[in-house]
Amino acid sequence: MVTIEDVAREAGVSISTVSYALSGKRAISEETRRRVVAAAERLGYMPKAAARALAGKRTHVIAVTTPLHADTDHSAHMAFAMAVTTAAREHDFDTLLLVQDDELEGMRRTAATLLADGIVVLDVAADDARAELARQLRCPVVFVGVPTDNEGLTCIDLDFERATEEAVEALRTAGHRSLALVSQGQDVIDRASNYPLRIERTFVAAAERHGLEARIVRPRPDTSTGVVEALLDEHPDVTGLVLSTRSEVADAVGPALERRGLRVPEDMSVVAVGMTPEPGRQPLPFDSFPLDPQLTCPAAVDLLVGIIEGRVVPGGVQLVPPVHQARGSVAPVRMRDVR
Amino acid sequence: MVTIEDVAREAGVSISTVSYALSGKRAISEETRRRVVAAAERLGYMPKAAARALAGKRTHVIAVTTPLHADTDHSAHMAFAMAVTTAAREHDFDTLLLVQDDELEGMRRTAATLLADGIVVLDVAADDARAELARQLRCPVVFVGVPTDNEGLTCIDLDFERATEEAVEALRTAGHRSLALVSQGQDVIDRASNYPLRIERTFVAAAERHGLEARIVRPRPDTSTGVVEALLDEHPDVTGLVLSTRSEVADAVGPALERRGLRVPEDMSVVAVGMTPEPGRQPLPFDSFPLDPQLTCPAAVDLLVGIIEGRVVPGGVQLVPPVHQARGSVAPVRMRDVR
DNA sequence: CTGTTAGCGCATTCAT
DNA sequence: ATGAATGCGCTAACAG
Repeated sequence: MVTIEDVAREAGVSISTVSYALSGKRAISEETRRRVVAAAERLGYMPKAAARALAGKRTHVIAVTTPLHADTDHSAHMAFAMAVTTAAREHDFDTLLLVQDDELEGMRRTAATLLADGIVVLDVAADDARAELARQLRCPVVFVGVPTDNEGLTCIDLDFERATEEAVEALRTAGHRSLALVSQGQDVIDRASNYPLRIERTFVAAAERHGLEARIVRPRPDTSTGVVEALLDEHPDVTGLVLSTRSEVADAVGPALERRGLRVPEDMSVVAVGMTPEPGRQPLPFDSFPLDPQLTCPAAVDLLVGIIEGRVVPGGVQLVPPVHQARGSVAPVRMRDVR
Repeated sequence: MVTIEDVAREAGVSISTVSYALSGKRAISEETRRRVVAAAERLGYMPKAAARALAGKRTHVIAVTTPLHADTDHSAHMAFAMAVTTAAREHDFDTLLLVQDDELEGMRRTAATLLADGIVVLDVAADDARAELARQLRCPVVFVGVPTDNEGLTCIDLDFERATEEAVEALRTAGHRSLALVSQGQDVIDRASNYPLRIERTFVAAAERHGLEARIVRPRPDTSTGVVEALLDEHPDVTGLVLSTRSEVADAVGPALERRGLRVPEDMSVVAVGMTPEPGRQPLPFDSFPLDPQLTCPAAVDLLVGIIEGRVVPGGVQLVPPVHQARGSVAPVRMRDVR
């Protein structure tokens, strides 16, 4: 195992010179720096993480907590965890995965043992126990998502309200007067991240403000299809659909419409809001304001690293503006539908 | 920050006594042990990871590598990563996530910096560069999956051959004489883990051995449905289906059959092989020999920890016997089909 | 610009 | 059964 001392000897300098030459934390003559780097390279030297952490009081590791309910969608979680990991590497940080049943214990442990320099909290629920815990820990914590009680916390999230409003606005502008929101199942609404609820509320409010008819349907936990069918049976006048639901349900929308002879966008305009694209699967063929991990996770890591390094003051909620991905699924309402 | 010294003082003993009392690595009188534990509890003491690792030459961390191709299925990957993480915690290990573009660099780095005590390699390809790397590293490595060149490596995987054979056998026993395997797309066959290929080969061999007709269809990358339709168009005599494909494709099988008026199992028997159940989604309504992370990951971690602790000798390929999950999707072939 | 040195917090070896 | 002392490999403060 090659240590800093080996490098120092090889380069003919002191170990502190090696340390500084490699970390760049103080000025070193170009000449010796080259020698040190060359020696390190030659010996294949890399500072041992534990020694570095002990002496430097920084582990260069961030932890990620993701609660995993039985019915949780792994795909989206992985996408977020990966986005964090990738972003962390940009800052030369590694990522520790905390996915035990008791997220709280994991967070406590990492903080107490100084396993990580900071924690990113994913899949935040409206009433998330990790919020209170984060306030108690000495450790920097950034939430990707906004708990209801976010006093004193640092949070970052997509601006779902704005995304929903823009979706409604897109449909309204196209002349649609009767809209429906395909939302999450009751179970998700009840306990998961609070954004589905925020979307529902915003949807209703926006529609009302513009004098549009608005309906909300929530698929039952066990059925992926059927929701849209039932909706169209009851309300054949609906011409604009907003999708913010499980991917299986969203996948079933196209076929369901097709089965009724309804084409998108001629007979039905569709916009997705807050749906996470799944790598490896075909993207939804609808206009979308996606909940893309890339929108929030890199920013969350930037924030966290900033706090760790003392460059950034913790606290505050940051909402990231939604991005519109057009896919041609919104068209002007047809005349005969307007009557 | 409370250190071991604080605990020693509080308990009125030396720091080595505290260390031993807490680690149990040498005999301590019950009396003092209690005092130490009480003191530690009172002060909320937890040994700092970095100090522990530096002095003890063990980080209590294992790293997990998962390559992430663009078309990779995140859901399954997450399930595996989580299974490893959960299993690791049972051994008091934490998990570091390595998911950079260059898995190799990540592995090298963790080994060189002693970031982790060992590495679990997931989503192993037939021709996996990590195999060669693993042989070079000093660091214990366990593969969940079997690279073609596994000389000197420690691998553990589901016994896909046996799973496939049992699937064919189940169909054969029920009287089916014309089978089809719905496999992966060409792209996956070409580069991903080698098990799809192993399944295909075993399928053909098993069918041949029993004098059954066997066909293989591979969905194209972009279509989820359509494969089964095409299959049934061309070969209406098929009465037994083996599924080992993307979950979207598998999901499309039921509806496709239904559309043709074919019922499961009356008109068509179906068995899934090597498909990973997705938590949060509805399980396939078919008999299955699943590729469940729980079958391999905990065992892989056990192995790895064993190697780390010197209890287990590295090397060798372990195949885990498949588990049959019955769901009533296999029935005796109907007479009129046999003719 | 470079070298010397004092810990970082703990596991462990050697005494007792 | 317990304590004292050593050092893991590195960073950073201090001294030139």
